[in-house]
Amino acid sequence: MPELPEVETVRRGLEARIRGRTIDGAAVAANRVFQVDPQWLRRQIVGQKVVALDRRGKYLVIELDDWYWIVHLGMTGQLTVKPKDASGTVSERGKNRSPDIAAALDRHTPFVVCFTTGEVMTFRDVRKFGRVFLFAKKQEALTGLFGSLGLEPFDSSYRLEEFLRKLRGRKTRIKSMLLNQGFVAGVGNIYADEALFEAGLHPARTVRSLRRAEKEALFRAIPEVLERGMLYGGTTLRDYVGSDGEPGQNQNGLRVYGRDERRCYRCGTVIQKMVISQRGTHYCPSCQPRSRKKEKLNDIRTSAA
DNA sequence: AACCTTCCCTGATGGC
DNA sequence: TGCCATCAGGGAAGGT
Repeated sequence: MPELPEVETVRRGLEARIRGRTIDGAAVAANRVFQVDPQWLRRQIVGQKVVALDRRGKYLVIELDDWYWIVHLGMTGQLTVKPKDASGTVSERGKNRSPDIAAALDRHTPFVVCFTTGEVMTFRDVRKFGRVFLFAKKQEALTGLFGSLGLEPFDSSYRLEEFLRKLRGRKTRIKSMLLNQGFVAGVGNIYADEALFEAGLHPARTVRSLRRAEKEALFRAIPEVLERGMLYGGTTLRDYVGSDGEPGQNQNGLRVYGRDERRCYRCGTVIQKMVISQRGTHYCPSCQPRSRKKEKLNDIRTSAA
């Protein structure tokens, strides 16, 4: 599922492929992913240049001359760019190529865009959990969409004091907290489990049961597992692909997610699976003890090893 | 306000 | 072979 590392991988890929390019034509199909009228969106983006590519949490921001074009990949969204044809045909300026690309639309493909330089960008989303927005730059509409998002893990604003402040007074379980985008933006089910493993915390622990050192460990673990995800080009379990259409490799580096019934790489204990917030939650019962008593025993074992 | 549950959506999978 | 139930989950909406 596209979480921060997957979205960031797509962002970087798009930066290399379409930044500075001008949209020559676009084709759109009615689809619930559109949060604005798709035909209106098409009219606004054609002729616009891609000025920059940004990301906030799991949202991808394609900055055009006059618009913020925002795409959330949801569960199965794929935003890919094909380089210009080997034939090297580049459209003449002003010639709208959308009739050519309209053929690529189908019930899982809400839009296709071509650039004056010949690249073709396609958005496909089988489960339709993705979202597409278009906001005029002049308005401050981004505040509405991003206003409730939490800390950005690789921003200078990601500071321990803020992290602790957001945890203050919370009574929910730490796994649920991590899934809340208002806490740390961009963490989803996979990296939540991975971060909790890295920090040695049982996912069912309540926020208020955590001691300061444990919160600090989590604060450090989050960027660590996200960074590893990006290093391997994201995690592909089924649908995720980068902007080049290629899957990521981080699924091979996961410590607990999807590894239930298998042995922990660190201690050999069998990884368990439970459900928290209606999400599959994977953990090592030995490395991530629920009680302090077990935790102490674990510390002794670790220091003895 | 915080927290939890339900729902959306469809392909893959397993049981019979 | 085919049919049906179940599962996966990000985030909005609705309820407590």
